[in-house]
Amino acid sequence: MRLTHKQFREIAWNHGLAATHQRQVVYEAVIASHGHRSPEDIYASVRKRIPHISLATVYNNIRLFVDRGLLREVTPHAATLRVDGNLKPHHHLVCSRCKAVQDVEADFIDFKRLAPHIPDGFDLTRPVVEVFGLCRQCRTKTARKPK
Amino acid sequence: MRLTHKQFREIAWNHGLAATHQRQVVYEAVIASHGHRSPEDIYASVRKRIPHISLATVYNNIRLFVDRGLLREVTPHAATLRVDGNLKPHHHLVCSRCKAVQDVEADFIDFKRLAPHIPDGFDLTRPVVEVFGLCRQCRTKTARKPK
DNA sequence: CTCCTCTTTTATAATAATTATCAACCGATA
DNA sequence: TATCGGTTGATAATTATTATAAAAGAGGAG
Repeated sequence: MRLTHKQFREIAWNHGLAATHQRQVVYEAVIASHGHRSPEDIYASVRKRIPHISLATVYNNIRLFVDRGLLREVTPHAATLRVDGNLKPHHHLVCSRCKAVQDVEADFIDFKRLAPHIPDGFDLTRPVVEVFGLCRQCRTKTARKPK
Repeated sequence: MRLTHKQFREIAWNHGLAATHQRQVVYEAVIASHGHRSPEDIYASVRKRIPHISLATVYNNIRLFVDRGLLREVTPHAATLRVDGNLKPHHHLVCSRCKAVQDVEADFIDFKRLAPHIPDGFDLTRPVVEVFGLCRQCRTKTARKPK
């Protein structure tokens, strides 16, 4: 997706960001990617238009976009591996900020409403669901990003 | 949680693994941790009983446990950052194997049944849910771990 | 337009998490 | 006991990401 410089400046300024060329190209690449892509993918795509751009610039801008709310992060868990010894079917309640995980044993998925939206061939035989929100500590604290 | 050597050998052999001492201690540490802990945490805990154990051994065994189904991974997304330009409320359908993410716009959460299980203070005002399963490609392929 | 100030970009170094390597070791079996 | 294949431990390598600092660019005042 391409934007005019004017359009992008509007978006950027609304979020308190200067409208640089690199920033616009990174933003367009993320939007055009239909989300769910990694910084490396974005980098590859942006390089087609700005061959000498630095990977750090892509990271910086993605980070800024997320912080300012232009984008949402799709990596809800802690960056490091977490492992679960509970093999009984259960779901997880995850704090979007501090990434703490709690088990939820309730059965709260309405499959009648979900099923029509599952693409053909996608196997949901034992679905595991993660519900995100803010835990009490994180909701009350203003703290930015507790480890 | 502690197991007798006999108990652990039973578990390990059922999954085609030799029942070594290190392996048992790592396994016990993971189970005792009530899941959701990182390899570093497990490492710290295991070192109390085997001070000279190598971090690689902890990683190796956790990996083995996950591969053989003794444990489940709680880091369902790709290890790297993913970003979403779609800010409209929506949920995600994630392939547990290849980590591909698709949007789902359906409203399939039964809050009546979920609510009683949400701990006090947890903020669900704008819940985001991720539903896991196997996409068509991964279901048909036997391939182990497509990047 | 020009200068000034503040932000951004770039290149690169640093860090963190994880995986790979490989020699030494252990335990089950012959 | 000798053998063999899987396991361990020390360490190097890899991957993803962040920090740093100098050079370049953006936006506003004159």
